[in-house]
Amino acid sequence: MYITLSAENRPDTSLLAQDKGHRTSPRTLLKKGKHLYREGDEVERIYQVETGVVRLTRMLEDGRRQVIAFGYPGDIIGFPADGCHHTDCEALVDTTLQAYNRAALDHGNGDPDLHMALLHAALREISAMQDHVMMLGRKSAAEKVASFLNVITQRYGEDLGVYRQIDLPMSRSDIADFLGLTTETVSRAFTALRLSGVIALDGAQTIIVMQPAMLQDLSRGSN
Amino acid sequence: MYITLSAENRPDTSLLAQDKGHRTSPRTLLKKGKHLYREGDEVERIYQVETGVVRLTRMLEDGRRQVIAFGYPGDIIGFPADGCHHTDCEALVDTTLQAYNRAALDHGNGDPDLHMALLHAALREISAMQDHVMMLGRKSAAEKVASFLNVITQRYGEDLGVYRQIDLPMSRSDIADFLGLTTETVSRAFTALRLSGVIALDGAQTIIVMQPAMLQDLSRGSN
DNA sequence: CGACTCCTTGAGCAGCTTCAATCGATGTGG
DNA sequence: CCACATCGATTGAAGCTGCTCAAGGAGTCG
Repeated sequence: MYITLSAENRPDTSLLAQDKGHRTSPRTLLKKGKHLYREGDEVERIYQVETGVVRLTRMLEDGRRQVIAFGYPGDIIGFPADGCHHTDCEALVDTTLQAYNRAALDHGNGDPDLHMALLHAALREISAMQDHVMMLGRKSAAEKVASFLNVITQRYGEDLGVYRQIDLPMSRSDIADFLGLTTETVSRAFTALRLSGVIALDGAQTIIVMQPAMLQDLSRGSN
Repeated sequence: MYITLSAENRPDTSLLAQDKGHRTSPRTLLKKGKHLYREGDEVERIYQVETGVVRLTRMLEDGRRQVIAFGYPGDIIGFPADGCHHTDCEALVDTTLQAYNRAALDHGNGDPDLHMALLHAALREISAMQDHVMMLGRKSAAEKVASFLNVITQRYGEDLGVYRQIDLPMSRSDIADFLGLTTETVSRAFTALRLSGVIALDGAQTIIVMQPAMLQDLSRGSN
């Protein structure tokens, strides 16, 4: 799950099949800016994002922050490690989530389909995090920003004739903390992409990708 | 699985419980320097490392390399993404692995215990990769090297009286590609740790950690 | 309309990389 | 057994990318 995956289509319907009592509540609403859970909390439920976007972050003692992932509709969030959450989860916009009982992880709750869906969601997340690691470790600032925009565009962009349009629910600072950069560097990369005609900005949040192929080239380091 | 996890004890016996025919072969031997699979290969089996160490790497078109993880005994490797491997896997030393049928992922092969063990292994890997992401995105070169040595020491080090000793089966270049640095920077960080008395070197591969607590402090950025 | 927050832009600096040379360990052939 | 070749690790010097610090601009909400 999550942003960093190389472009591929996502089964965008509810992954966890017809439930048989695993839902602990029919639906959770999380207002913009509210936390779903925090680092260290015991995991009681896992969630699938239905609408909206959440941000998973982790902090170092001295305040340095890393955005681990953004959770878009269809993504499963809240996988435990040693029974605890290792990230904070906050809604970037009003978000609805489907809650599932944590017990579904430990024993399929008697439902093999659910268990398998969770395992496959975990495998997708591993793959996404591998992309993230590759990007953080070995790409330049410009490539990181291009990669980020490229994935968002391919996965969540809307067709706009020859162009594509995306809406970014996260701040420059969120993007910077996702990419291991500073807000200034992210901003400069946006400006450079705008000046070279690859993207156009309509406000800070709305982006029109004028040259999707070029964006993809840049994300791969083809200078 | 994998290196980056914050220190915690690992259930170090064979995770996949008494098998019931899932093994496709009783054991696989992989000689040092040999590949178990390559990026793009179809996933036919998944493996648990029994002895030895493997290295999972990914490459960009222009040759830049990122080490995604090191696989130590007990770790599960070969999780598929879209049915394919997204990393190369190479043995750093002679390694033995237990192979399991890939079908165990898709349907538990009728064995709920196996399925659950795989899911939990996947969750552990997600947690480890979150640590890796945090490190790559937000730690300095010195902190990265200290973090790496700290984890290896805590997880795989041998007690040596008050000190601890570790053997590094990977080259400086492997470490650099794991940490998103160059070999020169890694080497300089090793030298700095040696000059400050935190570690001592016996050849390039064997390290004696003289001040484990200090190493841990450095890994957290407490300068 | 004003205050706040976020984004952008600029200038200088620091950390890491790059390029290059030396050192050291390992292995091989004479 | 020793000379030599080779590969990885270390060290040095210079350069560049991205960070820090600072100021100004733009959008938003009361």
